Amino acid sequence: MNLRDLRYLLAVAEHGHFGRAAEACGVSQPTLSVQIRKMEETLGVVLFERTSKAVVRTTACEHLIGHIRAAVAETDAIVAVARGLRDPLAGRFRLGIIPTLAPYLLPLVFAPLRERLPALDIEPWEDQTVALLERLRAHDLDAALLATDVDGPDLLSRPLFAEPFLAALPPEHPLARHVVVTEAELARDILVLADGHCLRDQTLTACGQSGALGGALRAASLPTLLNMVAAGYGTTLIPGLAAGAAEDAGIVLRPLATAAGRTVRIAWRARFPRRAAVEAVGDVIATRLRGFAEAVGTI
Amino acid sequence: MNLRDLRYLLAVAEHGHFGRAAEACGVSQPTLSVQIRKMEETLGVVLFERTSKAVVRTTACEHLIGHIRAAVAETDAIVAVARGLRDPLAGRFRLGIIPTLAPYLLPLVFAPLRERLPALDIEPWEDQTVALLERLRAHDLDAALLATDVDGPDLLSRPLFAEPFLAALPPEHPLARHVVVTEAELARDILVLADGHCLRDQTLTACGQSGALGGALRAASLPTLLNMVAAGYGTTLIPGLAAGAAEDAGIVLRPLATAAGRTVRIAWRARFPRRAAVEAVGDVIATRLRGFAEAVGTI
DNA sequence: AGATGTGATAGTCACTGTCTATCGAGACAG
DNA sequence: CTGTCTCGATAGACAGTGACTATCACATCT
Repeated sequence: MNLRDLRYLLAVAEHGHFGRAAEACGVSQPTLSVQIRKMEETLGVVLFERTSKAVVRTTACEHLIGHIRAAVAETDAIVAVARGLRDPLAGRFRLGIIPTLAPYLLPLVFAPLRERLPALDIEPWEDQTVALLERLRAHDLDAALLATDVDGPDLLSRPLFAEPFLAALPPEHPLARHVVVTEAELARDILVLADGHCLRDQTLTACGQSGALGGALRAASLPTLLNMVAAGYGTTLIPGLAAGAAEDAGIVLRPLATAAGRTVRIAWRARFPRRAAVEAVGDVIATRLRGFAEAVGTI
Repeated sequence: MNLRDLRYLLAVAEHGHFGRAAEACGVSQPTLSVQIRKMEETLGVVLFERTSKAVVRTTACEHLIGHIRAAVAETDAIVAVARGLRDPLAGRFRLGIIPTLAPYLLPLVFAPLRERLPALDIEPWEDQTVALLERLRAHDLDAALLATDVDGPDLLSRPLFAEPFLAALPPEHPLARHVVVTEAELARDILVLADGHCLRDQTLTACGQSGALGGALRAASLPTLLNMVAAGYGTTLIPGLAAGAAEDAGIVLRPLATAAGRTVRIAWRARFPRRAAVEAVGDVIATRLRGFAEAVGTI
């Protein structure tokens, strides 16, 4: 059975006239005669009683026509919904973001994203890198904002902007009187985030391996880390976008001698069909953050 | 778009695997690949993200699949309902019956009809001949039980049984002492039904034209006519099936010299597709009334 | 009786859905 | 890291079928 035939049937039922129904369907009258007869044979039921005067539905047809209308309506709905989904820059877009980035980046990019991609319904999902990659591979995310590159050929990524690190110091810290701080100076009493945060590894890499870390004091989140620094527990590196929050917490920030930093990237599955949406989101973020690294350098 | 393709799509969505989905659909794997790709093109939406590991639905597919399931379910319902309607001896059967026949015939045939045609849901409709023919032609009835033949090539009919007339007399009427009554004797003070009843015309034909009729006393129904005869207003002819009712009313019945009577027929539209149902109903009635005319002759 | 209008039928053609055979990309084991 | 296996995509051939035009059969109306 065929959807086209169902439409033919509805047309004949509505017009009560093969010729006019055929015209309405844009086909010839014999086509309708043949197809409807064929349909009657497959269903095993006579659908119309034909006279030269009129074509009248049988009671069997009356019983069926509700389901026929419903079937045609549903397929119309399929096409209509698909038309609405056709735009890759529309619909739900699940975007993972690492915790050391989300609270500082999102306030900056929400407005431009809404302006430039009004039909894209972005659902942020905050989690650590490995969890994001897992969800990305499991199709639970459409893309993710990371500060590391991705592994494996099934994922692709693209750099969006460079985010310099800054030395974060308690106001009374000796280094606070320096204009520029070196990572080696910072390493002495550095604090880091808990396991799993990529910022932790990046901080350790920048400041050299340090078995001397205060093991008990690993902050679970960046705000906590900032509070610990402000309270004089030690120093740390913070990503540039967190500068405002750090200063609000009463922390002194200094540029690093080596201009260390991290690159924020957007990552997605290589086979993800809505790559246009990924690129568009990436474009908006990259544009918004253009020149950010240089601006941080002038702190 | 095609219903077959929708089923293919559901199969792939369910199995997450083109090969197994193809097997489930009874087609080859390339068929599914081609058809689903074609569908994606017509809908303008990518439905599946293919990996060598798995085939995962896109969010667009998730949005569509409800409608797709509904469309397929509705077409399945069409086939299922049609299967139930396929039997011409099942379903609603609207049967018109003339008023001078209905109350006396129906009690006789209801039980055998229900026994022999249990799936046929007979809806009786009582009205005069012309109204029945009108409704029959308007497809408001499937068949009609009449005491006249039908006119026009669009209707067919078949005789079911002969129904002799009987002379109906008040007990004190002079003719009541006769064993057999002639129509001419009866004509003197004959009463007839109101206009529109075929029995009226048949009575008048049998007893000859009579301008001498008591014009004011035209009974609207056969029970009324019987009451009038019983009350001594005059005589009449009654159809044989009404004999029991007439005797209950206290009327004397006598056979007619000429064995006049009428033939009860079943009529239907020539193009009516469920002729088998008409014939079956006719068979049951004819069988039930077999030998009835002879039995009436022995009153 | 001829004209008109209706659905049914016949014959032809092009499209398309399906098949088999094969390719190319990944995944996995030795 | 290379051979092997699995999976989906592709190519080419073929059959089925839906659509067309032309025509018929039948009924109605003038």
